[in-house]
Amino acid sequence: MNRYEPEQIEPKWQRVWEEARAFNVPNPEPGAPPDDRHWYQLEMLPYPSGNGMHMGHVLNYTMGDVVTHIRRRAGWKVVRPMGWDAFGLPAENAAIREGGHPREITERNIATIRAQMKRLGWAIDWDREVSSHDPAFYRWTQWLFLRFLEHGLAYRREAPVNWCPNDQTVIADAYIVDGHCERCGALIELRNMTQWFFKTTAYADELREFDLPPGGSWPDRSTTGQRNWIGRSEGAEILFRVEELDLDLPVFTTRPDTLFGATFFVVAPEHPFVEAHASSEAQEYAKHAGAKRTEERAAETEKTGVFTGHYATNPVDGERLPIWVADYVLMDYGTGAIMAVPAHDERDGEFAETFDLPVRTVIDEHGVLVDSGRFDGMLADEARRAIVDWLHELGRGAPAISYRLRDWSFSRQRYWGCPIPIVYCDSCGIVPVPDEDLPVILPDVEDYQPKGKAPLASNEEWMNVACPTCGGPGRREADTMDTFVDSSWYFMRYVDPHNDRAPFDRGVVDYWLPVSLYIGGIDHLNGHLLYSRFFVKALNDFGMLGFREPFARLFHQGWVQLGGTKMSKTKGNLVGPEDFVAEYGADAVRTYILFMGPADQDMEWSESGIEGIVRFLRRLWRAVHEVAEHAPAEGSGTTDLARTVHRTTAKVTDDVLRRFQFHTPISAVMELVNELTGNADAEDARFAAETAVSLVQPYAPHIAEELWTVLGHERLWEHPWPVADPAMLAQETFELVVQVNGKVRDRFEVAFDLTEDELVALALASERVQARLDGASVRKTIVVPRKLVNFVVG
RNA sequence: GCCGGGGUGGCGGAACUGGUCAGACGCGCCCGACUUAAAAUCGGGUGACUUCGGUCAUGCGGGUUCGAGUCCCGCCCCCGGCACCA
Repeated sequence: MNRYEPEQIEPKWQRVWEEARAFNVPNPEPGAPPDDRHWYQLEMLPYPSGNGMHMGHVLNYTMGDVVTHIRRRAGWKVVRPMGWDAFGLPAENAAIREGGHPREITERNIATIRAQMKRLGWAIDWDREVSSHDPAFYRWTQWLFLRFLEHGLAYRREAPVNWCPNDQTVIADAYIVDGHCERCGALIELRNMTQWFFKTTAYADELREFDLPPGGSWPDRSTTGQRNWIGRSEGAEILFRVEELDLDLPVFTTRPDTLFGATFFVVAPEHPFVEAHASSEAQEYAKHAGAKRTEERAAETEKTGVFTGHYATNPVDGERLPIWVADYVLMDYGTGAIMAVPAHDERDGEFAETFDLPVRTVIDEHGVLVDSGRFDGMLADEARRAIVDWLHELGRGAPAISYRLRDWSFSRQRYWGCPIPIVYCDSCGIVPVPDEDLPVILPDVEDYQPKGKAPLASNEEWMNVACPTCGGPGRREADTMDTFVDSSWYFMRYVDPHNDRAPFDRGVVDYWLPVSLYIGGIDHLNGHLLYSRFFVKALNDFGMLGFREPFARLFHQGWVQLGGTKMSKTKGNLVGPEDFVAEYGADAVRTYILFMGPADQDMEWSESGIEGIVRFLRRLWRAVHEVAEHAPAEGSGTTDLARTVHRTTAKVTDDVLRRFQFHTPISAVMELVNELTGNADAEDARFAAETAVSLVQPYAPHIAEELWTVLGHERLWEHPWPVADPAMLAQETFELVVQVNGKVRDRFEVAFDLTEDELVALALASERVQARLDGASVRKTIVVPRKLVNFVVG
């Protein structure tokens, strides 16, 4: 018997699979009969970092690989593509730092990672590889943008946006962590800038619903996480009149039942009312306060504010309320103005205390309205509706819903991204580049260094272009798109990657999508995952596809940590697979990363544990060789060993496919191999060895393929996935547990089909039980069929 | 504060619908075999206490039940998300 040497067998089998095109799955022929047994296995596409992959990637893609293998072999048609989220800041920053073109750096990184992936032996259909920086891809990113523009779901406006002073660009709300840039850690500033937005708020309500296909499911933390982020509040918009200025100020409130308790009125520092009408003192305050970030404002212990010099009239009782400007009111939520009810709102209460403003209670401890005119005595819940109805009749209010979610600003003042296909013309305004002129190719520039405006603006030759409408002089849009635009639709390009007439064919996407199982980090919950859902809903409304959710099932892998923190470049604790693959082999690394613990929980990377997996693989190697030499070719299939085989088969299949639990199957196969070890000549040893190899194949495909040939077979990768025989899962005997007062006093094997009376008789016959009963009377006897007998005495 | 997820040996963890003295599988550790020796490999042991009969053990305190890691109530702690959102 030769030794287990992964470095010998792994490259060999990788070549075999490639030559056999083992994992290339073509799309169905047009007009092919429908089939239900197809599966779209997807993991979040990698960013081609200069550091290559780390163990988090290995976990992510190995999980997808295990599902892919099992589904394939269980007779499903499985598509499992791969590609590159190739645009983005790190490559551009590397180009600035080290010289070279971001494209060269990116493509070099892609080559490195692709080689790492191939070395790990993942079952990927490389024919479908796409990269977001390829003009053949971003042509369609631009094309899709133009569709959003046509439908009014992409627009340009001036708004306060998150500005990263270090990266010199705007970043999205979802990628700010504690007020800092997720990528570089710099403190985010608010800036008023003219930016491109996607109108994600148009789908706020729909995004809160999860319109998943039958069998689909998202983890609770994901659906509730997105719902919290979207933040829907039901209430009313109510108009307060400023008589002396002859204008109305709308407020949004969730508590119209407290309207009679309003004692003052507050506008946000950025509110247009301040600049237009407030006292100079109030304007001074607003200028100062408005520059502060939300986090700074929230951290203030004392409320601050200034009276504007004007009064607003409460529409329910005509009371004149002083209008203050204060920074605890936010311009970008609701209407940027509030009616202040200090008795029933904590913040208003603090403000009233600080500035000695009146407090009026209008709801008593029983939830009943008091001091509220004709609404006195009404329950708050009823009053909410009644007051809004009344105001509606007066034309001073209406039911309204407010969201926390804001539109997605997606223009970036950087070079390495998808150009926005827009031309500005003095006479025609904002002019879309015609479809037939796409792609707008990203040109070269001399200097990528951001200087507060987009580097593309420095390429005069590119910037100056004839207006597509009037032919007059025009200037191109110099901002590029957020990379999350690319990743909002890449999973649809994967299934039709070479289409040069459209981003994808509707029949093809409708066949494969929604994605059957999407695996990726929860850090993208309110970014990528939300944007992708927005894209799919919009594209469905455009008539481009026939579904409304991109991902039927979602799974978030835990973080692979080192030293107690998530692996990341900024932490400097990245561990890649290469050294371990070289030392232990890809199979051991793959199996170990899944064996470490529940895949959805964080795990601490440690090298010591991998030894256990290597020992297991060696034990399997040896056992299989011994079986191949000694075991009878045919077994009866009825031995205890055979039963273990069936039980293990059932467990592995159920754990992975139903429970998404990837570590316990390995334990189960270890137990099987342990039982086989030293019993190579047992009756069903060959059956056990073959099944063990077969079950281990999704985890450790190279050694499995090799051992499969040792057992005299070929092409395990397409060999049907084992199916447990239900008859063999049922047992002929079981271990009867006999308890006295709930404590186990004896246990012994009995036949499976005994009646309850027979079980009780056997239990009573036990000496150990008799010793415990010892004369005491049995008050109650509980029999659980096929499990236990419990005597209650006393 | 609100929402979500957790708390089990020295460590990672198992126990899927309340039912096999809870602790599978692996790591680590201990003992043994092989070896001149070590590594590797193989075999055995490994929750705590114990008067060796047992007793106590799944964050803490109660409860339901013949029986609770699992269900209910009340706490404590940890992790993640949201948060001056009206």
